[in-house]
Amino acid sequence: MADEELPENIALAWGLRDRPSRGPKRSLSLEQVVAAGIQVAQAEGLPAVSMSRVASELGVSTMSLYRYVPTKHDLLDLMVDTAFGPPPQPRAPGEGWRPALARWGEGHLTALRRQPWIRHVPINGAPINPNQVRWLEYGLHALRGTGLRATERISTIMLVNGYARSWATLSLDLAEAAARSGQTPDEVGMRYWRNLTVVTAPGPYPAIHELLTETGDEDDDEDAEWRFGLGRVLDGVEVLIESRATQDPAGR
Amino acid sequence: MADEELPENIALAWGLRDRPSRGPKRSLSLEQVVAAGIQVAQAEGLPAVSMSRVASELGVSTMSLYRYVPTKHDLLDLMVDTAFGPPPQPRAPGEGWRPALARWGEGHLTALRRQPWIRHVPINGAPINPNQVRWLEYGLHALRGTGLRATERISTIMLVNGYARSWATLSLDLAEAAARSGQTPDEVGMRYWRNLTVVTAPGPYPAIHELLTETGDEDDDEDAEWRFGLGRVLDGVEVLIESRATQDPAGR
DNA sequence: TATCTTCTGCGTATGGTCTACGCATTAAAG
DNA sequence: CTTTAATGCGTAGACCATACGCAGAAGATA
Repeated sequence: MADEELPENIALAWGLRDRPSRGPKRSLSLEQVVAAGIQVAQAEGLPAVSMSRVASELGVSTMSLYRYVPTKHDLLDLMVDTAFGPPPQPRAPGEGWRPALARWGEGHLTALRRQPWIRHVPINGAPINPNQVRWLEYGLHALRGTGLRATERISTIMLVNGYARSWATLSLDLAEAAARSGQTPDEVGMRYWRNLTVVTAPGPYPAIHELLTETGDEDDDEDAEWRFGLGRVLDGVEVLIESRATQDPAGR
Repeated sequence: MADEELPENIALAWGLRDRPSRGPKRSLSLEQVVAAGIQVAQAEGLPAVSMSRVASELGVSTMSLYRYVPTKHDLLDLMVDTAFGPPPQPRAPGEGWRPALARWGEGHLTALRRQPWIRHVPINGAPINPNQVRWLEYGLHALRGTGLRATERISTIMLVNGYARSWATLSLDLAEAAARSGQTPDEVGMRYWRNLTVVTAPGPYPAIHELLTETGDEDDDEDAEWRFGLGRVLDGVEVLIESRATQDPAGR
């Protein structure tokens, strides 16, 4: 196997570890450690995930964990990859790129909503862990045959990915701030607008005041804003794809 | 002044603090504390910003800082707001929404590039600090008279903001990973593709392999991908604005 | 002027964090 | 049976944020 050359991180995540056959049996598996970390994060939030907390969850000592994971950050990366899980149903044979890519974006949102702590794990670099690679495959697959070039396909899925992540972060932050203060998200939103009104009162902020006086006829649908942004992104992609199709049908 | 009702955070950021006229003179100002924090973050990265590090930078004791700032996170918020600085030149009278909004997005990227540590400060909630509010004003101003509704204007600038932030994060992470390993960003990119090739070799990843075999005719321009994504986003917004203009010229 | 009141800076202490190092034990390989 | 490597873990070091309380400074008040 060509698992040489690979950094320790990656080999670990893909299960390409050599036989540790000489010493005593390990009392745990990497999967158990990762699962315990996820459980703590899910139950008590990411700040509660310390090595000692995870270790006590498993009934072992703190330092034992370092026989399974080189560093805490590697554990977090593995937790994210496992918690994200595999991508949704891939693009069906007759399906267009747009619904497939929309489903991809929704999948990100769903995963982040189900495990809100994921958004607080700092991103290390380009996606290389197993599930991340599967999501990458899905996203690229959705854009096959659209006439977009390689760099354009990558940029497009990064665009959707970034939008889903930033929107999920914003809406979850709001919801958690609400829960923390024992109010509904609507109340927190109202309080924000009121605070904004107070601080912008003395200064020249015409566009903000215009916004504040436009009484929003509250859309009940929680996800209307999400779908709005996603629609704009996909519209922008569609403009490019269609212009390619008409100007240069061969896909270059 | 209507500075009652405002949370401590916000009052502090807007300089709406009451007269502390009774006791001894303070030996520092809030601005000095924030500036010292920024200096440490800029020179040694965000993890180096501890209360004791900032205090020693100022020649005072650790606990003295808590007379200026309620908690460390409030200090970080103030640091971000100060480091971001004011937005760029606002939309000129005859200027269209699109170049103005593009400049807004570029401004985000420039600010994040100049102070890369900003991206590691976790976002607390909706923008309420002075410079953040100025950026908000700018963004909304750029969309005045486009026929977009209030929620649509907000969603649009959140979209551009999220894109700029996520793209800056990704490109800076890559650059820092490169610097850390003493390689050029290109080398790190090559290494990533090679690692991806290795791990995807045994499995079924047709779209990724298609991507990997498409030899990218390397675009020299570093920001080509950034401008690609921004162009798609703005195209998507343009589609909506134009459809509004033709269907409903009155702006709803 | 003398006292009161409030605010300052800071010393101490608590309870946490990650992880480097080394040691005794275990179990498979030769 | 010996060799060898891997395991779990105890100890310790170097940090971290911040709660609490105290001595002293200086404006407000009598």
